[in-house]
Amino acid sequence: MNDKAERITPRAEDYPQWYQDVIREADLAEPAKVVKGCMVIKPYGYAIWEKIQRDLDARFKATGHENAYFPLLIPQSFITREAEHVEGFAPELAVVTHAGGEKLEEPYVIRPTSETIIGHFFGKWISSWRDLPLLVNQWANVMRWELRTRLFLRTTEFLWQEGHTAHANHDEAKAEVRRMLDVYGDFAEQMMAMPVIRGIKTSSEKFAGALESYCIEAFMQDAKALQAGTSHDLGQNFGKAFDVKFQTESGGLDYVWQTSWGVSTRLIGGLVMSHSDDAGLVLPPKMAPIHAAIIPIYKTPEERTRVLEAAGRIAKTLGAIDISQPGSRYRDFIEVRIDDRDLRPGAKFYHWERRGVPMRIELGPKDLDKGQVCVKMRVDSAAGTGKMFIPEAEFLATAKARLEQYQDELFAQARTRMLAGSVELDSWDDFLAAFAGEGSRFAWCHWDGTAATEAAIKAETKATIRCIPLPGHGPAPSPGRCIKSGAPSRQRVLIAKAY
RNA sequence: CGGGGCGUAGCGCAGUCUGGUAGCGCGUUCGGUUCGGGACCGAAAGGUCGGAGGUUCAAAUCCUCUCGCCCCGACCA
Repeated sequence: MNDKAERITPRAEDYPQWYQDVIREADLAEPAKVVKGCMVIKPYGYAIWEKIQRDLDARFKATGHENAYFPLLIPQSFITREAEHVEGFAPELAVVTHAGGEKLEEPYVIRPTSETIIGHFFGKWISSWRDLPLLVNQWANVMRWELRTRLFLRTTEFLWQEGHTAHANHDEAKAEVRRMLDVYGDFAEQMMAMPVIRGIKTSSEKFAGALESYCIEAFMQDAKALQAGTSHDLGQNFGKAFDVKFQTESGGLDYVWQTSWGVSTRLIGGLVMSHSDDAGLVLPPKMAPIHAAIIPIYKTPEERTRVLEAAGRIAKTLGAIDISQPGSRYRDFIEVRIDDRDLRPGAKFYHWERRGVPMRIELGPKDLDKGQVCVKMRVDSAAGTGKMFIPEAEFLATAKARLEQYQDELFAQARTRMLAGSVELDSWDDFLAAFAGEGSRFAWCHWDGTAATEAAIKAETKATIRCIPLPGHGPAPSPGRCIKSGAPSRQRVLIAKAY
């Protein structure tokens, strides 16, 4: 192993390397190597995914959705039925041509997303307006043969959830699209403490086969944007492609209006880049698999026994404290680990620190004599700064509040960073300066609404229009002139380099 | 698919030019001493040198072929 100073490259030195270092040191995942572009999500990283799943799943159920599962393999002909869909996904498909030792009559593609096969089954299940709305979600893996991969942010295979719904009319479908976008936005902000901009994709960035794509865009510490979730209005495109017709209430016949929406393990990458620092991972308590690590300090066997006994008592009390989200459909308790490994305390401090555990408790003979505990929050904040010596009873009574405060503090900090990285630009020279080299910003600029201008901006700067903000999610609309063409524009759009 | 680089112990590398039968650091295992911010001492385990063929008394090293990986350019949750 290298010197400790080299374990995690400082952000300022090499941001992408820092990102990889944090993931490695926190033991979240590693590149699979033997399978190109794929990763192994290690137990600690998977525990975060499970927290994401548990909370989102409860939110989906609360909005009336049910889970189902569709096949991994999709007949190749399905993909080609929706013109834009084929065009969008064809380059990144993995195809199964042989099975059982024989060449297949019709190859299967490994799902890059499931609109087509779900469309097929919706067609079989829906015949009447009484069958609508149909609201299903699937937790699954998908595969997209990416050219360049990065842990969590873009891998060939990834885990996600895809919601698919069918409705009797466009208004209802549109409402669903917005409802689920808000579910994602609320989850990102409340649970992940990751502020997001909600908006609509431009036509060149929208999902292949959708009428409109909505998204939440998150601000990473290098001022690049991360598309953290999408919600699509599919119109009747897939309904028509898969002949999903129903008899309307008035006796007519119509194609269903569909939506789809998803978030993936990419969220974990967003979590890493929202809060972590040069010492490693930082996790908001609501996403942390472990909330507190107790480090026993002792010299003699007698002290060890005494300290571990006290640690066990404290862990038990903490572990019974309910820290569930108000209104949540499941319970969450403070998760504690007592680190009694045969290592020096300092090594343990670093161990839990780089895993982002929000709270560290040092417990030694001196503390026991004084009836106190030594507490250190992973990131100094209003919830605590530096090593704090707190009477045990007081600590136990305030632990929950400290975690809540810490969660709020991380969100506030992330929002402050996003605001600091956001800027309204009105001159092309300023724009070029903002995106020079590896530079990025959350740049709010006027745009003339044409694909040609959008492409020109991208070609010159690598920055792209991330979204047209929804009301209240960007600068208030006001007329201006396009940053590139000078043509009139009604409102500013979000432009940034993206992951 | 173009341009650049690399395959030697679990990880990071040296050795290759000038052939002589493999070494260093970290990690791992065992024993002991340590323990309020990354401990130390002692012992030990661990390698078909990416693969195949060739030259040679002798190949990690030279030659030929081959496989794989990484980085940079064209797609993307």
